Amino acid sequence: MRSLNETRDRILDVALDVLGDNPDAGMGEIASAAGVVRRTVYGHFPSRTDLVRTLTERAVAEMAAVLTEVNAAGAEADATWVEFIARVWPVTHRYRVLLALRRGEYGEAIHGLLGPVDELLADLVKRGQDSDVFAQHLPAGILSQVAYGVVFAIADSDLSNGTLGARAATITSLLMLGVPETRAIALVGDQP
Amino acid sequence: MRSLNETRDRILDVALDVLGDNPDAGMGEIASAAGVVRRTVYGHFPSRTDLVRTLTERAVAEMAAVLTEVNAAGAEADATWVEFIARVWPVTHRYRVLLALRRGEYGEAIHGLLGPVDELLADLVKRGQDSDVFAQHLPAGILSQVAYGVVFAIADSDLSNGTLGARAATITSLLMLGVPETRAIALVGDQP
DNA sequence: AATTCGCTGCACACTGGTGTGCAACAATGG
DNA sequence: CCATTGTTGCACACCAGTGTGCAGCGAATT
Repeated sequence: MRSLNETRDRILDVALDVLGDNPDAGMGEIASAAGVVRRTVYGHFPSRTDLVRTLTERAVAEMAAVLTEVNAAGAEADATWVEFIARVWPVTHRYRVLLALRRGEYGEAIHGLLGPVDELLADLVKRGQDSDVFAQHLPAGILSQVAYGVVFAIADSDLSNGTLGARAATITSLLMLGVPETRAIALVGDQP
Repeated sequence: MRSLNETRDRILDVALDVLGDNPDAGMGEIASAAGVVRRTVYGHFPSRTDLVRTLTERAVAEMAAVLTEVNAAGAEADATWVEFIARVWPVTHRYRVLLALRRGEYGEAIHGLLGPVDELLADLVKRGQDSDVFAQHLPAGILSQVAYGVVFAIADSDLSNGTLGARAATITSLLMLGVPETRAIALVGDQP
């Protein structure tokens, strides 16, 4: 028999992959992809909802960790944002399925769990607005949502493969945060 | 008995509403909301796929019409974009469900039908890039997709109510097209 | 008055996914 | 060797949605 959490972790990893391709994939599909029988999945997660919740909790933990870490560096808001996107990009891409799952059935639960990340994000944008590096055409709470929403959307789109995705997401989000084009390109230039 | 297309049109209208709230709503839900029986819906649309396809065709027709119209005015690309968003906003908001439906099951069909709109959009952005009013950090085909994607996403989000949504969508999309903040605000200023 | 037409109100078969129960099996560790 | 533990392979009940068939009904048309 395998060690306690070996199979469980593999199911979680594979579930991200499978659901990333098709958010409506059933427990059977996930089980097969994990090299396991459907019944086994139910042995680890009492329901599909439980599986999704666990995945969401993981995502929130990872994102929040990155966010607090880059925040602590004390750099200017726009530079912090670039650093944040660069480091959170793989995570966002891995958990891209949450974008689709956010709607319908799990929407409310996911939205609730995402709360902490939303707050940290809004704080960062607010800081940028206060120091005049970000535009103020929208309140920080909304602007942060829209900007990170774009990053998520690009991570979930076709062009998420290769380096193009990360670069496009960073520059695009900077622009919509009100950072001038020249400054935006300079910022991403040093860490391509 | 009602006139030939009266019920059919009402079903289509209501379907947009219902699916807008919940993209996974069944034929039964749509029927009830339209004040008819499920069987009647199947009398007009042989399958759920047929209904969705009809809705998509409507959306494409309406959007393409607006797009060609504003393009013919011959204004600068950024002004044309503002005019386009202003006039297409209600349409985008009405058909916001397509954003969610684009994924899974109908995704391919919708993507195919959206082709003409994509082309017109890319042409407009290309024109803006050639006359140096739009940034060139991304190829026109991708940039147009991302920019309009944001408009669609905002139309589908919570802040789609009130005038805030349209304004936020316009300014945000302008910024990510590379239009300087001052110019963007000036552009939307004359037509709030 | 007779007919046509759109809607209704059932019935049904079918599909696909969820979640559970239980016996068996194989590996691991005392 | 024996007990524990994770996995398997079935079985089953259940649910929700889709799509179809058909008899009937009421209102408009002729």
